[in-house]
Amino acid sequence: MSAGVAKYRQVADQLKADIASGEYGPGAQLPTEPELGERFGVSRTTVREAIGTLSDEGLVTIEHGRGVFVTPPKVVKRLDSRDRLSRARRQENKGAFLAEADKQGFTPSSSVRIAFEPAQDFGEVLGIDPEDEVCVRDRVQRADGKPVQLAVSRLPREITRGTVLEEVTTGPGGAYARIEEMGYELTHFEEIVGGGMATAAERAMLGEQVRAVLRVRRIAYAGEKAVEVNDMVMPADQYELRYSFPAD
Amino acid sequence: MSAGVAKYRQVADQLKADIASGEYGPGAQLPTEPELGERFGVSRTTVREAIGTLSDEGLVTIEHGRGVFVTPPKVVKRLDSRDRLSRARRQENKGAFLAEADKQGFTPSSSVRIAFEPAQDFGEVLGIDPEDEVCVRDRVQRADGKPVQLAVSRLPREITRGTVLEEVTTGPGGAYARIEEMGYELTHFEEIVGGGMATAAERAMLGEQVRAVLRVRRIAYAGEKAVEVNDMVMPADQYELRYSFPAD
DNA sequence: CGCTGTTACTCATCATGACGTCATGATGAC
DNA sequence: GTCATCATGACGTCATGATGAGTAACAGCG
Repeated sequence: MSAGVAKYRQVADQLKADIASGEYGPGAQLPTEPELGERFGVSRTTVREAIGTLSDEGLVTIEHGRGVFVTPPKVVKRLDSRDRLSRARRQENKGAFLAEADKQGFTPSSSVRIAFEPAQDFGEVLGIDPEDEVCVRDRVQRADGKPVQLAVSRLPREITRGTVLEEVTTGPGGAYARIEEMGYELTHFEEIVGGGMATAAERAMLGEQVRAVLRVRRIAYAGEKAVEVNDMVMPADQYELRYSFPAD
Repeated sequence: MSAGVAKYRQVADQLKADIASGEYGPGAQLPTEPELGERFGVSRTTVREAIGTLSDEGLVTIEHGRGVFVTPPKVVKRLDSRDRLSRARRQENKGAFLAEADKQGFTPSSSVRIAFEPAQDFGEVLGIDPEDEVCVRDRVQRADGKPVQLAVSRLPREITRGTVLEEVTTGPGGAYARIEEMGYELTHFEEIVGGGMATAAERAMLGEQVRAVLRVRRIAYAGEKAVEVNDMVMPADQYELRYSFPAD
């Protein structure tokens, strides 16, 4: 080979170039591992290492027993948090996820699991005692049937007790609309964005091919009081989060 | 071995358990690859695969020529974008990165590469012709000598021409302070947050052990005019980005 | 027609062996 | 004392070869 570059890297780079050039289009199957070894004059070990790096980078998807395929470009969901959570949206009778589905044109669905637990560590952020109960709304949100987001909301039980917030369906406008009807006028949101590798459990929910995820914690405030903490997990390559803020 | 579980996974799980139990504490060196192969009765190939998964998950850090070490818990850098980019901070003579270093108590350093190119795709976001030149400020920012962030700023050449913005050192208050002195009063910022796996090039800059990264594009506006687009890449597990916005 | 077993082809796992590159400490020349 | 050199041992790369497991197409049977 050429310079002092590792062969598997040269192979990976060549395959990358071939994909970029359209030699292998979206969804196309790459030659088999032995074929690639033949073409590049390297062993199957080396080919697998090269393909492994491409898979890590999300460029290709490996399917056991079928082959290696060029990953089709993801439909990126652009979330403008401020617009999405606006009161106007709520008054259109849409929750945040439904509003987004409407805007981006996919069919939304979700499953919800309700539970009640002591607040524990979440007591601090919610400003309640760790022993106090919270209502946990654990949901899986799907676009056209495919899971695209995990979200776990926790609300102080003192707010939700006996309300529709402890039901599976929160009704028109979503949970935030209900909270406001309960007299807690939402004033602002805080979102804390992090990321990392998907855990095994998260991959089981979102799909085994998911690698990097974005983790967003949203805290909804009514004045100084936090009324909800919502921890969301989403595949990193499928989302863009947009924020605006003044310069002063 | 026991069930129909892959050996490398059994080895990985055992090592995970050993780390969790404190058998190997933070920063401790694991036995060498041949030693682990001996202990588990598997080949070095299998040991390497096991260690590779642990490395993927960020549990251990592999250092060429030295050994495999349990990754110490990382210090998370919390970035409150609004505060960090405030005019008050600029008037304290600190750029965004310097302000953060000051706040979090690390020693900052950075290297800068300046270039001039046609705007191309960036013309759209900057509101200029794709043929127009932009000033590209490509920087690597370090905390205590370790690279922690890549940032590539692009500014229309019409703004930067003949100014200190085309120099390596932008002076007190950072680039944004200079832009404002030039008569472009910054009104607001937009940040678009995404994520994914680090590319090979990014790993070469940020460290080979980096897996998931956050990608943030910040656009600085003076009124309706975009004066800078700044693409940043940072290791996902070392950062938390915090945003606040009103509910109405 | 529908189901099933076969079969060929794919990737997954694992062993063995070789050599390259890097980090580190010891050694010895200066 | 300082610094270049070398030996050692760590991980990095690569080849070869074998076996396991998942997929899909198809022939054959009921």
